[in-house]
Amino acid sequence: MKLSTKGRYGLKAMFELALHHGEGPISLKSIAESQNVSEHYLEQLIATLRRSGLVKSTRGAQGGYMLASEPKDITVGHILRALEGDIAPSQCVVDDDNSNCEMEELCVTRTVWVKIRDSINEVIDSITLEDMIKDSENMNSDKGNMYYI
Amino acid sequence: MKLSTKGRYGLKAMFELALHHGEGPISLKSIAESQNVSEHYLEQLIATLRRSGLVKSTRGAQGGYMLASEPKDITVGHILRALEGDIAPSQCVVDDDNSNCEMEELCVTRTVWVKIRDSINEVIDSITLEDMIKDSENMNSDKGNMYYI
DNA sequence: AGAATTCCAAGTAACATACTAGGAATTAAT
DNA sequence: ATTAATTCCTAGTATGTTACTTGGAATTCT
Repeated sequence: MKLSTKGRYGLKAMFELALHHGEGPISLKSIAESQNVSEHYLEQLIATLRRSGLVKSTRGAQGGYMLASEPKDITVGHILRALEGDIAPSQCVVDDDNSNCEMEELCVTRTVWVKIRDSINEVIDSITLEDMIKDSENMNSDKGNMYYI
Repeated sequence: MKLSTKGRYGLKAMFELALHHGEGPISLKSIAESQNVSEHYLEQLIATLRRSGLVKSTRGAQGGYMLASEPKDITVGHILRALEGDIAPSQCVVDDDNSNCEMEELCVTRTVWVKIRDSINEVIDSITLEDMIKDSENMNSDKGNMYYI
């Protein structure tokens, strides 16, 4: 039940872009360095995010990536779905599933998967990048308090 | 973010045992047949459930498996954790994690994983096998209505 | 004694993940 | 114009995990 590195690196990268939103394009290199992950691998993840319309790019020297919309309009759900596909604990509760389990309507375990799926989606659709930025500001000020009080 | 077949087959098997709770031991063969999965593979999953104390076994002819406690006292969470380990979207939010991410206290993405983890656990810890039996009775009676009204 | 079962330990094919490698295309700065 | 910095694209690959299979020993009921 783990997310892959796609979702984990990808959300971190998007948060990084959100932190620098409005400052022009940010290079892949700087994102990869700040996260300490392979540039080439991260490139593939950002390519996916770009194709999903969450990120836009500028090519050439001084180019880079930036969010395609405001941090308040991008949710964790958008990001994770772009990178990992629909988030669900079992294929039989993926929305566009066509693997037709014929017992669907009578399957009790399926109702368990539905409840898990819905609760995950509720969480990830309710958190925006803007929320994450606010959270990080609070975390930092708390940390400050720990040192200075 | 999918569960493996361990969790999926395993919960189904436990539900099967719950349906026949009080009727004495149920053979692996009959469970495997009713689910249409490999007997030998299911055996390994049930062995895990037995070692976790959720199932008890009787060896020899006419032997089989039965729940170690009442359906009302066994939750989906107990079963999934036995088979899949702690349920979490990322290793850094597994309780007994000792892979010490040094940024833990300042990491905003981690707070996202915590929220996902908690919401999943809330769901799976709140559903018992007894709940599932009740649900299945309701489903069947609904189905009945569909045919006969 | 024999049949029905659980218990146990290994092996394995197929697939997915998490990358790496190499280079073409584009653009800013000089 | 050239160069350096960057994105874009395609393909390959090592490693690990999953989902089993195989084979047989041990136990118990009939």
